Amino acid sequence: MRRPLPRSFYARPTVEVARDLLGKIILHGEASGRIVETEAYLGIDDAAAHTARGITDRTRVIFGPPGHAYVYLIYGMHECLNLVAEPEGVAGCVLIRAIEPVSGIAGATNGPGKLTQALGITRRHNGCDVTRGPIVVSALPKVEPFEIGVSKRIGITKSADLPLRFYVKGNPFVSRK
DNA sequence: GCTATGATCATA
DNA sequence: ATGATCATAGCA
Repeated sequence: MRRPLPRSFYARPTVEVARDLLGKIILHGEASGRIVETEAYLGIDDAAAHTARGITDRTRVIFGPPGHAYVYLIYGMHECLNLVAEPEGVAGCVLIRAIEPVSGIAGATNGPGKLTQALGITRRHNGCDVTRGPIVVSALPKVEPFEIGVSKRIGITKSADLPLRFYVKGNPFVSRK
């Protein structure tokens, strides 16, 4: 039941991965939740992405093999979880913006900084393989159909008008309507 | 070495 | 609308 999504799932265009991640389950230890909101960050032609200026110590993992976690600290206090997409050598990652609690969740999960807190994910998990653990992403055996909404990304100043945010329409746990 | 800035959130 | 708080990046 909790078989991880294969690496081939992530080795695709970032936008496809971002959209298909909706409805998937992310788990860490006892905690788990259903992904209801994501954002795509492209490697090229995307000034908002951390990879816009190439490989650095921080962005190295995003250029690495797909299916790995990219976790970083923002505003000196919040950790954000991303999943690396695209084949190795190509930059692209998906920010997990909100999850719907499934089990073992304490606290709110309707925001990038909040869900990492609730799942117990920190920068120590940067670079870990999401097809192996300790953080795992898997598909649900049975999926209820849902509508996908698209909008501009939230909280960025560059390339702010691109429609790269995806969310489960009507879900109460998305960070915004 | 120094400084500006940021993929956020809670509070007011 | 603002403040908290610090790692990263760009530059001197």
